Amino acid sequence: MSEESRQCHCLALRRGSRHVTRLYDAHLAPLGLSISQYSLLSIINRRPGIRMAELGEIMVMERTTLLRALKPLLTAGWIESTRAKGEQAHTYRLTDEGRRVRDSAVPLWKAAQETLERSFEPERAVDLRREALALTKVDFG
Amino acid sequence: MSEESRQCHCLALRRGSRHVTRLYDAHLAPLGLSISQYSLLSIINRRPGIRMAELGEIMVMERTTLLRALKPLLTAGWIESTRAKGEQAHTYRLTDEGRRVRDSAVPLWKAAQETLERSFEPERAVDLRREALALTKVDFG
DNA sequence: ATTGAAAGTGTGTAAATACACATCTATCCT
DNA sequence: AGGATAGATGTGTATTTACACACTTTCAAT
Repeated sequence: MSEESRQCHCLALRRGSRHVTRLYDAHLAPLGLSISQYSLLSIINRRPGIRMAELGEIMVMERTTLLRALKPLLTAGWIESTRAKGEQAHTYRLTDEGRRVRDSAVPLWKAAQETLERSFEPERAVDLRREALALTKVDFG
Repeated sequence: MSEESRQCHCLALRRGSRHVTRLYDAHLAPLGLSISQYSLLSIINRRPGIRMAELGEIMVMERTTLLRALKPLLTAGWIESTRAKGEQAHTYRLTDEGRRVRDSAVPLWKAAQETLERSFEPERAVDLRREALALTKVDFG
């Protein structure tokens, strides 16, 4: 690897991100869920009535990306969107079925999380998560 | 955000990864390069004659993903692939033009890298990179 | 020589991602 | 009321990513 690429913060994060995504996706695969979908269900579960713009900020995802990521969840009947009279923004919440799916996915998520912590050391994992989250909050201008 | 999603190592890494990807992509955009492509050019530059399998390991990328990621670089004439008689694997190297493109991209990459370090604190950035790289080396089984 | 395993390459399909552009909706100002 | 504006949604297009599957090539063993 070149000096630059070896030192590239971005490449390091992307590699790490791909690596752990594979781990979590593999654990969630039996339910036909990706970690991306699991994250969406979890966030919406915690904040029923959330708007897309907020979801986008939390996920650090483009609005349009989100729009298409939510579509299969809507189609599957796991989430529903409503818009109150006089409101512009749609709001999203889990359906009963969506809650069931998410609940059944939690143990699989937990297994992935524990595998990561066991393999990497719990403290390092927590530190890495904290720093990655902090980085997300940084405004590059 | 739900307790789970707030604590999810994977989501944190993915968010961080998306956030910094935007930063680097924005800096490289004037050259029509993505950080992914820049990384590929840099790695191939450093290790001329590299095989796809090795590239995949370094990038933590699926072979088929890599195959399609390399295609535009081949089309653009920035890299070339050859296969020696009696060898199964193609090997990749930069063309002169590819080297030129990469060289001209280095300052843009550096600007992104420096912006990140300035915004996040150089030490934290380096630590985060080191931990993300270490994580990549972990075998989850 | 044949075949069979291992290594490598390529394609179909689909999801995740984002930018540019267009459209729709609510509200505010006059 | 009518138009301007800001906020929100949706579409076209393209890249990135990966899984499943199929094909090809090399080489070793019989």
